[in-house]
Amino acid sequence: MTESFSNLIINWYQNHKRDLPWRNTSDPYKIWLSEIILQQTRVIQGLPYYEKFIAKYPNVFDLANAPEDEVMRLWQGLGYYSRARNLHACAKMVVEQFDGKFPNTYSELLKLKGVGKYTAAAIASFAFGEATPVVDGNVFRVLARYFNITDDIAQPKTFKKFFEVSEDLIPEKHPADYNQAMMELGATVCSPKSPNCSECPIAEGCEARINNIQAELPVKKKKIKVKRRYLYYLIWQNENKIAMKKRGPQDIWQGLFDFELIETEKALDMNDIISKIQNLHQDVQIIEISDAYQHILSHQKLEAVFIELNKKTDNTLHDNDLVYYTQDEIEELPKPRLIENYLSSRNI
DNA sequence: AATCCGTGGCG
DNA sequence: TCGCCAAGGAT
Repeated sequence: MTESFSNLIINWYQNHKRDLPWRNTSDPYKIWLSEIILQQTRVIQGLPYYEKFIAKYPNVFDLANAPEDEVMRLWQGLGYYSRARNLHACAKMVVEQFDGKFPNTYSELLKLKGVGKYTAAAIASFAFGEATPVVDGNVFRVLARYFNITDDIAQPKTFKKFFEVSEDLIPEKHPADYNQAMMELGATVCSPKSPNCSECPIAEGCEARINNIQAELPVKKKKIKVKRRYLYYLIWQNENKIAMKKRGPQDIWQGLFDFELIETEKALDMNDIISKIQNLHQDVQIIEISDAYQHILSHQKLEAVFIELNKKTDNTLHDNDLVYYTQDEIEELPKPRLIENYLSSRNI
């Protein structure tokens, strides 16, 4: 039974797999890079970033030797920026501790920064042929439906159950193809909404399809709570330069650049904003106030207003972390999408 | 264990 | 408009 399961999906995979650049290599560096990029990210979104990184950093030494801001800038727009910081740190680890060669086992790969259970299994199987199963969102969905497993996948302990089920399914002979096949099936056929069961190689034995309960599986109880935040950006200008600030830890966009920020939990009207600014800074000249920009994140809904201003008599910055940059310099800084959107709308 | 971290697409 | 989801990991 388990043999036919893995045989069926591997055979299906051979005939239906997409031609993706990281599938035409056994270079651990390229496989690792692709897996970091693809964490919580669709192939269609990550593909151009993979191409950019490979072109700029053909091997792990090139990446390790790059400045961190340059790596962050190349990652700009992809989100979850801790991945980029860990990517860089990991490249340095591999160069300094392992002479530029990636570890070749699941347990050793797990020690690398930014490499968790999924990514370690992916690299171990794809690059080194180790028979360790990947358990990602696709695998949760395919197995939950096929075996009608109703455990809550939002609970960390459920991972162990799916990992053990997978260990019984993964063939020692073709672990890489099995892992790829499970994810490809989940990504292209066994989709979250309205799965394409007519094209599924394992539809016959699938309990969810037999009982027509595909939409109820996998079970995920945790709901996302959205927090609203209101951002009022103060944009100091001095001749052709603009003051920007690198964002610190424990919040969104760590390591990226934005402007001086006044944040509130409730929306302010125009007069509130102006009086708030005038309380903080005497001697201020407001040049322009933008419309509100809506910016949706996974767990947050942001509303941002951009306020361009000058000091009437003195352009010294009160905040040591604020630095004036020219337009050319700003283009090279890594910035959140929200800031990028504002800057591009402003330059017209 | 529960929460946080982006951006984009879909129904 | 809104909730959900995507080749997860760190804390």
